[in-house]
Amino acid sequence: MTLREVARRAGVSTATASRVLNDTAGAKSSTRNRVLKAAEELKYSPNLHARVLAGARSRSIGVIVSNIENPFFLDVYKAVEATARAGGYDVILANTDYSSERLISSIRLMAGHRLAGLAAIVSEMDAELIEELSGQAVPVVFYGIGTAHHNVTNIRVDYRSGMEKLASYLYSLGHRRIVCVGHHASLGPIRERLQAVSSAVSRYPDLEVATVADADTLEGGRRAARLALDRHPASTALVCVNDVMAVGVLRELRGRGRRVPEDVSVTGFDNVALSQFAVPALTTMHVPRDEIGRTICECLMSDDVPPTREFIIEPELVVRDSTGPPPA
Amino acid sequence: MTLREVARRAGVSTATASRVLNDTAGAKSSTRNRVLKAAEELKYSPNLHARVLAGARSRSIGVIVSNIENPFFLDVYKAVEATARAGGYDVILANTDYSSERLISSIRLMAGHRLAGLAAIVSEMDAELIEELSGQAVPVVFYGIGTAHHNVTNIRVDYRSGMEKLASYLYSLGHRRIVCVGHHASLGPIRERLQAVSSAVSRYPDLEVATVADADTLEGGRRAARLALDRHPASTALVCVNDVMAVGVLRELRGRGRRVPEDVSVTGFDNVALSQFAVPALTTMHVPRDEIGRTICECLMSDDVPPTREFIIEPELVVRDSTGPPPA
DNA sequence: CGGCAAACTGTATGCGTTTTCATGTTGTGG
DNA sequence: CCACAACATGAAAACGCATACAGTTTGCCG
Repeated sequence: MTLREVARRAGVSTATASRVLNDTAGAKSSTRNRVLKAAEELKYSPNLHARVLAGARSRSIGVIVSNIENPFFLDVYKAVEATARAGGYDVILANTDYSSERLISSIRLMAGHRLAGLAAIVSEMDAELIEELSGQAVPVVFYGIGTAHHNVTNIRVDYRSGMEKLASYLYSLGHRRIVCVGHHASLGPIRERLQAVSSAVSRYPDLEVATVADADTLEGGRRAARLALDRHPASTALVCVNDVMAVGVLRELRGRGRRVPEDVSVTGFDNVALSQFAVPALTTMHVPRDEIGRTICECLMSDDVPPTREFIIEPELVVRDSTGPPPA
Repeated sequence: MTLREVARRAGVSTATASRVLNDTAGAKSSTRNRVLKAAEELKYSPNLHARVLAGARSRSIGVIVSNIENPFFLDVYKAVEATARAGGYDVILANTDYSSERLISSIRLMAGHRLAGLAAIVSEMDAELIEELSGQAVPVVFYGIGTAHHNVTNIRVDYRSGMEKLASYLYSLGHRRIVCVGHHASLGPIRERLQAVSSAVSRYPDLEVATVADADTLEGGRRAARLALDRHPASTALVCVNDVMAVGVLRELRGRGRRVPEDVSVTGFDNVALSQFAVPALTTMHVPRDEIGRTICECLMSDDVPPTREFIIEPELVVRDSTGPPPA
């Protein structure tokens, strides 16, 4: 099962066998076939560790996400994985569950793997860690946080703009009291999302905005809705930080007999598949997760030293059935 | 960034440094501290590849799943990952999307990684591949397929029994025409699930069962419901192979104005979190995904050569709001 | 204080590849 | 038919680490 055995069986040296198996130029087609045949017969699979150690460029890319359970992260991951596989790479996933402890251990893990590239699609990264990663030799791409450097690409969705669109849409429907439903990851893009709402508010002086937060899950959304309803009973719209929480919110509202959108409007964010299957179907902001995943992967797979790059993605409003004018 | 540099900085040999960093017995606490300090200062992270190559036992376990998008697989994966991390292992994930081509390349990939263990939680594995994996030196655990050997553990949910429970529950409610909603993975446990229904039927001669299938997604469930409604308009219950498809089915029924459960009953399988958030909440069979994931991981992490083992899990009926008596 | 065991530390080897460099080997134009 | 290129192949040196084995120090008992 080692290269040596394949080489011996084919009657060549390991050098030649290696060249054949790696499609390196220079190998007579007769020997080539012999080697290929031997490898096949022996069910040879190269030892990745030896390969990397011997100086071959690693063909693994690492992906760290905050919460793989949330379809947003999952969709991005899937797109990364698909793109990677198409390019002959494989991907190593780490999930932090919004815990900075797990984030650190994930980064250590990734470092140990000597990856070709690393994608950090997390919200809880602190400045020090970003700095540390930026100093690495491997290409890094951050989603939503950090800034572009040499070797680090930055992709971000313009949440501010998205939230402003949402706010002005709701305002135009007549809503004046809205509550934002967030989750506990108070750093990074999430806070930005909430701040964006506040800033949108400044344009509309008569708009009142409150905030509640819970876990980034269906159940968390449900609990957050309870809070919102108890603390801000007069509000007419619940703006959720993502679709998953919005579906949880919907569930709680239904349980309490509040009709959506007649009594209260609800919005999500991300336009995850689930949002179309919610009852009622969610009004949300579309974020192109496929494109994000593909872009991430392409940045990490490019052979040449990547230039300092930055991508900004504009989310788009998708109106469905969960929003309407506030009750008279 | 190599062990050598750490050793040099600490004024010891690489052997000593290695021993300290691996908690191997024998190291004076003064030198130990020096090494630890040096490693810290240099932000040293051991090269996993070199480590494995040098003969250390690999601390990675591989997980192959059919469709990571389905929360069933996701939950199992999460449980595996959590257990692995707790034990100092990391996990490498591969997703096949029910494609046997991708399955094969995933297995090759895993082989290259020289893992500590491999979990195959897939339905599309053919006998030849099972055989090949069984022959490997690494411990393997199959979920739902294959049979226990030396070095291979088997975990399966008793779908037959689960489906029988479901069938008799629906029968007792008065349903006589049901249609099973499956997906395209016709091999392995899925087919078993459908067959189980047929076998359950034999007990009730007046029960009619039809079958439709589409993709294992929300949208697939929706399309399958369209098929079911068109082809079998007289049926009073839709038994879905899992919760995700059931939610898709629910959506289509609602779109067509068919009330659940007054006009038609719907059941899922797995008792995924989403099932409680569906409208109406899904009647389903609970499958303990946490326990499955934990068990898988423990089998793979045990140091001693694992005995031939087999686990069979009994799913349990969870009645919610999506089932009721058929219309009169 | 001598000697021996126990505790500690260093040297050197090998893990399975890739890759550089040197050594054949074949082909081609003069 | 010779010489010289272009090509094909092999030998051997890394890569970074763990570990067997040898060597060194320390502590303890007589």
